[in-house]
Amino acid sequence: MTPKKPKSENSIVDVAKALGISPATVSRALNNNSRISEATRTRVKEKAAEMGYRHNSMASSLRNRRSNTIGLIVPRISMYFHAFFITSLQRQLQTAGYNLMICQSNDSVDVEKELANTLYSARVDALVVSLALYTEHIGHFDGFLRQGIPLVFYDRVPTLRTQAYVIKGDDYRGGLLAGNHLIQAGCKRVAYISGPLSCSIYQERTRGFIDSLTKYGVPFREEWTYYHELTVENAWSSLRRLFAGDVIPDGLFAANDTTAIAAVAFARERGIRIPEDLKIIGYSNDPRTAIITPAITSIEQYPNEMADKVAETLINALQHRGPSSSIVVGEPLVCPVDLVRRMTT
Amino acid sequence: MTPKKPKSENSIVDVAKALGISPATVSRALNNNSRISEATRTRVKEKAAEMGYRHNSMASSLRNRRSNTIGLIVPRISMYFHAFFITSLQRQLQTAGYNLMICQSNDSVDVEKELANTLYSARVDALVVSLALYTEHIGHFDGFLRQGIPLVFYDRVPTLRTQAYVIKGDDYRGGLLAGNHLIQAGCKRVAYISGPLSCSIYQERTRGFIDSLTKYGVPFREEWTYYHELTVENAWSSLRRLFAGDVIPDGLFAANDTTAIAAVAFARERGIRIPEDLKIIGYSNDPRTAIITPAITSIEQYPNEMADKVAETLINALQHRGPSSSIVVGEPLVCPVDLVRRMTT
DNA sequence: TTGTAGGCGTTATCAT
DNA sequence: ATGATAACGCCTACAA
Repeated sequence: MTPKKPKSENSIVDVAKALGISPATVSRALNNNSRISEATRTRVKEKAAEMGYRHNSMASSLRNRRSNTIGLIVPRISMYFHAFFITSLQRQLQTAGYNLMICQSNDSVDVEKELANTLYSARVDALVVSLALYTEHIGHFDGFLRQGIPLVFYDRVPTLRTQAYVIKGDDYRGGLLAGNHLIQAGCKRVAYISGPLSCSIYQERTRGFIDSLTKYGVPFREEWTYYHELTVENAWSSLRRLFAGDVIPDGLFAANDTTAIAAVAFARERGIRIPEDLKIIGYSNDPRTAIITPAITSIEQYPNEMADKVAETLINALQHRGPSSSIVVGEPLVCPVDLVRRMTT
Repeated sequence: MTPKKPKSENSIVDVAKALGISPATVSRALNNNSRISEATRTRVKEKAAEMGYRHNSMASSLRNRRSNTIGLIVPRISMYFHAFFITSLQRQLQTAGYNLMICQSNDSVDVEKELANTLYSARVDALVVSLALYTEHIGHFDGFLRQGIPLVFYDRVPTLRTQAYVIKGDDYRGGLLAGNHLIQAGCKRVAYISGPLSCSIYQERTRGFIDSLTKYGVPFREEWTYYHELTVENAWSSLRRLFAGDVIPDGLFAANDTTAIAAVAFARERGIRIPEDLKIIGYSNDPRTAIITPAITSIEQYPNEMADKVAETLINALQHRGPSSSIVVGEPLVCPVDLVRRMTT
């Protein structure tokens, strides 16, 4: 492939010339416009194929003022939940004739801002976002709202009120279920490792968890609670501190599965028996929780179902069907979660 | 967000009018063209910001005949290797001013074809592809070659000769290393579960593996070799057959980690001791191989390094630097692999 | 340093 | 059923 400068391609004008008809007719024929004779349509399509003509969506987008592209900003595609969400969303949007432009913020607020601007300039027809870990202000998305471009937040949604669509998991209930389950399994001294409270999902999981403990009269101990990015390294560091004292936890709620997995490894290293000495519950039902020994109890979030809701919302909004959608601005749609019991509880 | 029709936005013409200058000047000022006075540049940028002006990349792309977007077709983003590859590639392209349009073929040849067409119409400046499992003919990418649009295959590359860039892992060596390692660990009766041979990576792994056995005089047994999609279900089905007879394997090379993980689970269920009775080696060094018990020996493919090479190739090709690139058309670039020894061997 | 003008390829509108 | 025309917003010779 020698680097040659982009040879100008055949356009509909060229096809039109070759056939001795007008570009408008060619355009209509290719777009299956009804007011064109079957004969012409066939003739045009054949000629176009013969000439290697390809539709130019840049020109088409400019003319139509719509790109048929939807932007997606996600913290990281390597997170199980998001990978599955994306796959499902992409399939549905593809079917509806939209392309999905997938971008990763890498959990950086700055990158998120840049991406928002880029996608705005790219004139995406809609934007779907799951926020970075420390995003609190969402002013970088205001342009979309001002222009009436559909904006959908999912999973990690803004904590402030917004005029965008909001589709989230029932993280409060997830936290509640986790707490209830640990207590019902007999835990008296429960620890908690959470993500930062700047992030909606951890706020809610924490609320639910605390409410559960309160309901059962089990103390929520500040000194056994950690809020930090949920990496393996941070998990080990917190676990070491948790198990450094005389009194040690007999239950742990890890707000993500990476942390729960680290906890299982930690317990093994320390000779802490699971579930006898320590019960562990994670969050997201990452496939890894099922293959590790012992398999980890976790909270399922149904990424595919959430993708369904997001797709439905998008397509409704883009087709201006408006109120027929089940999701409306200002009222978050909350998707169910379930506890999946395995061997750590 | 009430569905309102897209309000027409301010263009450079509007900004120009507001300032009483020509659109050309505005365009140049915004693009930091050198031949514009500092004063004007500042005035223009301020006014543009004030008016909420946003660059329209559709118009710009049409005019410039380049989209600054690079297309990517990948079998599935949920595969560890690809997720890491993408993250790394995206970061580098972003830095270089390109957007990445990530698409999944879902291992379907038909979807792959559709995506190729869509991305062609979208006028991506370059295309990066890892092929679907059963893609043998690659004619659907010919348009890119004809138009001189840089085309890069990576990982799962065409088995036929092509004029595109080819960047692949050293799968032959991976297969060789796997075979050598099993034999050196004492295996006499080795089984093999591979992906379909339509796919370059499995072809090569198989070749390497067979060459290793041959070198050591260990028989390669057709009846202990399976070629199929490497899913959990298929793995179990093959494993059951492998261990149904009187003589059973003492070593298994699984051509991906999902299969190796399934084998560990299978062995546990059957009470087969690992590594005493059965040694297992996987492929890709998926993080899951490290957390499972026993941790699985695997072949590391260095997705980030491969992404580096792909990014370098792309940027070179896009900037017409031509021959200064270390990667040239017609000669596949082969990236190193390494064996990571763990507890299953 | 700035302005003028034409065109990138497509499609909607208005005419025939 | 088809054609002529203009416009989407931007950029860049070329002119001043």
